[in-house]
Amino acid sequence: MKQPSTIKDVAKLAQCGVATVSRVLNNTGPASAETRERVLDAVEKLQFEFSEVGRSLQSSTTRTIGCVIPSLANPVYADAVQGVQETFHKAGYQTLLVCTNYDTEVETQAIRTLMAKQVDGFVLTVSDALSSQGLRSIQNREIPHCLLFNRAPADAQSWAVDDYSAALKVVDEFVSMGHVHLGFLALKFKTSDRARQRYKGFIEGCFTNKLERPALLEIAEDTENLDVLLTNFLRENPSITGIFASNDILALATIRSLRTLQLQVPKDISVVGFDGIRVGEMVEPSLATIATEPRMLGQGAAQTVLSFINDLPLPEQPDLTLSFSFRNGGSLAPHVAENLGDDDVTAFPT
Amino acid sequence: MKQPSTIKDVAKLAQCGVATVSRVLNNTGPASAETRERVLDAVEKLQFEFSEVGRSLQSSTTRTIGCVIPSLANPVYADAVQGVQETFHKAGYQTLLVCTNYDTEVETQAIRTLMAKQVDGFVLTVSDALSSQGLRSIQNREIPHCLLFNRAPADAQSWAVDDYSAALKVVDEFVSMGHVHLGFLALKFKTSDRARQRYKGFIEGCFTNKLERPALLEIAEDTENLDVLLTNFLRENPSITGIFASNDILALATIRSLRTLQLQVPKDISVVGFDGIRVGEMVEPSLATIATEPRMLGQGAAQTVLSFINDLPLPEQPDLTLSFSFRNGGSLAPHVAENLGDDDVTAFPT
DNA sequence: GTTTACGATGGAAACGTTTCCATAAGGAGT
DNA sequence: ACTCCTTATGGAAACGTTTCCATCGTAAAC
Repeated sequence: MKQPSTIKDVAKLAQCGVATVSRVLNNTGPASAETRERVLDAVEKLQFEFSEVGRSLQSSTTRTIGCVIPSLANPVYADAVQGVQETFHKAGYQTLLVCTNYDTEVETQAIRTLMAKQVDGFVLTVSDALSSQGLRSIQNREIPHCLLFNRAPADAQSWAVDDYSAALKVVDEFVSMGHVHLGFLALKFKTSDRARQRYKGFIEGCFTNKLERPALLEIAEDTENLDVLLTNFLRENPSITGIFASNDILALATIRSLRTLQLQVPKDISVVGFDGIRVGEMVEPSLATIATEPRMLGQGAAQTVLSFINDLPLPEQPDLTLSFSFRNGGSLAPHVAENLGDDDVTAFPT
Repeated sequence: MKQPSTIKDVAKLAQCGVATVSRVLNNTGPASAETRERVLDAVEKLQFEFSEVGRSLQSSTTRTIGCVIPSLANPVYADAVQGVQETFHKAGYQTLLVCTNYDTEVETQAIRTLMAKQVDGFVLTVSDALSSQGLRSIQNREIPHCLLFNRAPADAQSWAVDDYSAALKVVDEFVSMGHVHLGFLALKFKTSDRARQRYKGFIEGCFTNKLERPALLEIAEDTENLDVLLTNFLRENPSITGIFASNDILALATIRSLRTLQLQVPKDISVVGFDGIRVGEMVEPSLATIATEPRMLGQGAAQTVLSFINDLPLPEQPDLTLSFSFRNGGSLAPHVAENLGDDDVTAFPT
């Protein structure tokens, strides 16, 4: 790996001091036409580029942002990161990305490392905004930051979806379709305050609508045998006619599993997802879901951080009630009373 | 934003020289027990962390890798980045991510900036590996790097899919199902050497199988009206019974469009995709496609770069012929001769 | 008792910038 | 002819590290 040339090399070749080179290249002071010429020539000859490391040391600024998210395998985060990255890029910042895989250990460690690298700001989705050690240390150091997807504690900024209200909305939709017995499918429950909020809202919604407490099926991260889990779940809760999955991927997987279990969606069971990923609209039946705008949230969070950095007024945040919308789809259908004697229990193969 | 404490602060508080602090903290030289104690106390009190910027300047190493890819909106790249990121993370490197949105201008500029930031290596998917200016400058500076998805020019390393052969395979599958008239749907043709390779292979496959030259429908990046484009395309090429889409997202969108056009997949038209994204298996009909392993490719490319950096033998690369596999799916069905007088032309609504 | 060796320590240089300050030259104003 | 700006310039300090080198005890070896 060749050593790139430095400002000293340029100065030597141009027969002037390093200060002059700096001034010429940054247009930050006077310089005679001839000197300027010589410097520019030298730069050309040496293919000189400033080292950002040297600059950072001197300016204690890196034009680099730390972005911490759980995973890119979930298109929601991928989209959000895309938004974050493009917004910062436009502003001349680069993005240092870390995926935690929902591991709080990795999360705090990563944040520590990023702080050591002197990032100028953070955009992050943490496991739990209230207990995140990493978040706390960012706040201690008073580094510009904005949460993403996590609802913010009082003192922080965040761009997020109102998971709780969205879950309430889902219950309403189920109810308006005549469903009475619902189930909730969750992934990464321990490590996602979002999933927990959705569950909480779902329970509350069922309560206010005088439904039974929804059955919960919690799924491990590495589950391969969703079919089996679902079988048992439905056997234990035979009256369920509607399932709310805590994200769209899970919802699609659920629909597929139900299909292999010879259950029809939505005829036998309705399914509603969360996130509103694009493919949800392409499948048949299309996926009823809570539509969100992860890319826009990412852009917003990035813009917020930029505003902090540049001491500008924070960007206008859309009303939380607009952070999501219910998107109807073929996977949710009215629940018709089983008046054919073909009741739920028998509909499910034993 | 509070200024973090430096090694000098620690030295002062511990009443010793900075050299001693450095030695203690890095375990890189002798130190008496008492001194060690005092230093550690001071570190604790000041919450000291080394500044990576200072370190980088001194060591001319940043433990940072530049990762340049077209977009995270495509799950293939998102998965690959996930693999890249996790591999580097395990090795103690962080990843600077840039999405170019298929813009070569952004691509070269981004690479320039990353080089200025003195990244220790690069993993990148460029628009065109043969003409990429950014790639060339990386090679000039002899910075460790590995391509991802791009087939490598002679002097470079790369982890990629054999797009050309994969496309041949797709033709074979179509042919074995009795299809004779095929179409190719491509996105980002100008800015993706991968898409071009797939097209080239597809044409070649059709040629060797004595099929007609496949019809081409090239789609702009921002197309909303796929329905209309498809309508025209099918009107101009009424005999087409099979469509090869240059990626899975496009394939799914195509299937949806065909559905709104009252055409049934696979009964009226078969569709084959490329990439093998997970949701392809969850939809009904499932998507026939070329399955690839973007995550593994990302890991491999990252590992290759690490090997360069550490002067280790390069990791074993799987045989290119194993870089993909055909995954059958419900979207591809045998083409039955229209002996009911219900021929293709009339099957398509006017 | 003198040499030798080693453990502990701090000063200082170097890494690549920017910026403050001093110096010098030249032109304008007296 | 003198001062006084202005322009052009370079030296040097500072940013936060690591590491080389020199110094100083002190214990071991003779």
